[in-house]
Amino acid sequence: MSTTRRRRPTLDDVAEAVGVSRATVSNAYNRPDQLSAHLREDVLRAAKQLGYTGPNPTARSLATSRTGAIAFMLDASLSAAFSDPALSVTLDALATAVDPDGHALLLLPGGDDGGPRADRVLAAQADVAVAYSLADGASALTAVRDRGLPLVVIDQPLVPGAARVGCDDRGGAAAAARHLLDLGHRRFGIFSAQCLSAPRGGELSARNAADSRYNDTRERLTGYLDTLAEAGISPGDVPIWEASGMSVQGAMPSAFGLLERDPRPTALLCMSDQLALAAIAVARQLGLDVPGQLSVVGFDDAPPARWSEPPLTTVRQDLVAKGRIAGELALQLLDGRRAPEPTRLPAELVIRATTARA
Amino acid sequence: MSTTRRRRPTLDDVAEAVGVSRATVSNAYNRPDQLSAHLREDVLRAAKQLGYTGPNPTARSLATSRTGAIAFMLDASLSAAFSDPALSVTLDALATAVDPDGHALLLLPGGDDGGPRADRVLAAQADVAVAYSLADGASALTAVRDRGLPLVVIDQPLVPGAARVGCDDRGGAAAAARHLLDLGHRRFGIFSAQCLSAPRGGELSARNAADSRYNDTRERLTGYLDTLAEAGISPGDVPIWEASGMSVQGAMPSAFGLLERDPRPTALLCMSDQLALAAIAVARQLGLDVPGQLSVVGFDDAPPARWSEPPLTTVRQDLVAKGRIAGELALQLLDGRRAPEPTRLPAELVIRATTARA
DNA sequence: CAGAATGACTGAAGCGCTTCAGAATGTCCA
DNA sequence: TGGACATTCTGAAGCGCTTCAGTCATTCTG
Repeated sequence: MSTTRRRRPTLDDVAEAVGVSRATVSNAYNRPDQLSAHLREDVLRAAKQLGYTGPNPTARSLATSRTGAIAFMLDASLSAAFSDPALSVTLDALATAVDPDGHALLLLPGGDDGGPRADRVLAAQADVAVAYSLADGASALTAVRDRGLPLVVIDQPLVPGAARVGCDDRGGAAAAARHLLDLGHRRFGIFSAQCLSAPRGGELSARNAADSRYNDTRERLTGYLDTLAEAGISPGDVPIWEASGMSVQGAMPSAFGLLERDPRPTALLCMSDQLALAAIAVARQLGLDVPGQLSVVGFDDAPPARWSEPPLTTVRQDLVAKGRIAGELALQLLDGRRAPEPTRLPAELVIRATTARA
Repeated sequence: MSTTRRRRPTLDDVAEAVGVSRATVSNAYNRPDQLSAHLREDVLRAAKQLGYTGPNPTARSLATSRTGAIAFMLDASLSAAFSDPALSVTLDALATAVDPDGHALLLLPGGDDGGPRADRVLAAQADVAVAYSLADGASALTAVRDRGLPLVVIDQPLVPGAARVGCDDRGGAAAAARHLLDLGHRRFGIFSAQCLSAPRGGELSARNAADSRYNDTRERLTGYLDTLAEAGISPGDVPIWEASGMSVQGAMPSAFGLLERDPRPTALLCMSDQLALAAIAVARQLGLDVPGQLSVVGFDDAPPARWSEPPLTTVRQDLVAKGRIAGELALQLLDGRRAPEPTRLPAELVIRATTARA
């Protein structure tokens, strides 16, 4: 129709074509009750004919100061983050919760300091930020505050003004430890999530582990060690190994280290299901029977826990609820409401087939 | 300092505070060479003092007509999509490729027609769209075209004007089938990815399967069936089952159906590693030895294939390269360059331990 | 039938930034 | 010493849209 590659039509073009004001065209899209149905049809028809696909999202955002996006901040690269199925479940629940309001997710992968780079956060087009288990002191958190963005944190210490959802990491960990104690185990090993130690992977002193910049790691560790201590097992006698990666494959090297210690632990407390599965895979390679010679407990109860071989004893947390609540909190903050009291979801032990008597 | 909750400072506020023009402050952030180092420092100091965190991303986008985001469109919900590890790997490679240019990823999950809803696409703040294995005819694709957004498609039929990267699905599938034929198998089963049939999951006629709206599904199917046909096995004699879900857990019910057929196939051609793992899990439950009584071949060679028990024979495609190339293509299109010729990555059989003589 | 109420549309002021064509000043070399 | 050039900064025109206070008819109401 047109002679050459023209610029995209704007609202003004449509207004001119129909012979109405720009405000009317805007209303045709945003407030149908503000004009007659007849005129609205004319407008929409003209728009279609001109190839106008609706208000430019960026211009609309500027005028409304709403982008319609939620920034989701991760502590690591996408492949690292998504190698944990718990994230997929949580993220999907969050997306589902905010979808009816038309919010999209802007993914901000982590850099080197346990969160996305500050400049990425400052440049992100989002109305609200959700932090998923970032390290304490990650610069992304400062950037969010400086920008004045509402913030929801998941599994992190409470930030002033932010909304929070998390689970009872400490209680869940304690339950796992108690279960193994009840089965008569006395030689334990703890397979820890990453702590941002350097170099990563390998044995950790209890002190280093307690200084982890990740809140959930600290909490779970405390739950394990306190419970063992109550049973007379000194923290110094419990080897703690930091995972070399959070995927099954990535964690296997460090699982080897933990299982080749002498004396070998008879029971492993793992800070995620993936770590537990890695430990089981390594045990198999070493010819160890699970749970005959080694008991293993995971954490999260993500989908793979149920169909692993053998099915994994683990600490269940409601990942769907966690994501959904985070999404609802984000919407509330967007609505201008204040952050409610933090939500702490329960964590309960699910006994399957990877634990047995010592 | 200020008496009340003030509006956020703008570039003008900083300009006024320093006593320079707005353009100068803008230059301080975007073109440091346009002003003296001394003045620039003054500006930045004043900005910090006022709590100005840099140019408002939305306003900047409007002025530059660049959002700095890439829309990543999926055919399904996030949890469904991410239950396939191949996606994580590809997405991460893409993110890594575009990260140096500061691009973020806007995730658009799928709705009901094999892609994101059109209105979500029209409202998305992104400069370029990447379609990851959407169904043919998904309305999201039309929306992208109408908006005039540059498009990169992954594993899909070529769209005019779009850039494309994919793998040799047909050749890879053919290699898998040939391998099993060479091992002497004659009774096959095909475990297919979803085809958007209704109801989903269960046996599919060859004709229905060939009509799948997913390009990679069609290609792989053709690769399997043509190769078997060359060996004298009629397509009509090969049961095709559509997976009830793409995660291991989700696919297990339909795997049951496929493995309980009489006569039972001795070899399974699976359109993804996850489907293969689901089939193996079900075989185990049925007391079938893999590969003793059942040979299984996957597709993708995603990370879990390597450490599954037993390690999975599968068709390897370079997922990292796929993601990286998609990212590079996106950047090229952003740069105004034309879409180059489509890239077809090789797919080669990796023989591990889930296949054996019939 | 005057006045109030309703419905349909418009004018214009922003939203906060980038950018480009100058203006103003200073520097350099012939 | 005077014109050519750099260097540094500014004015103003957008980018495309939303929204609010009106304006102008038309329809109720008592």
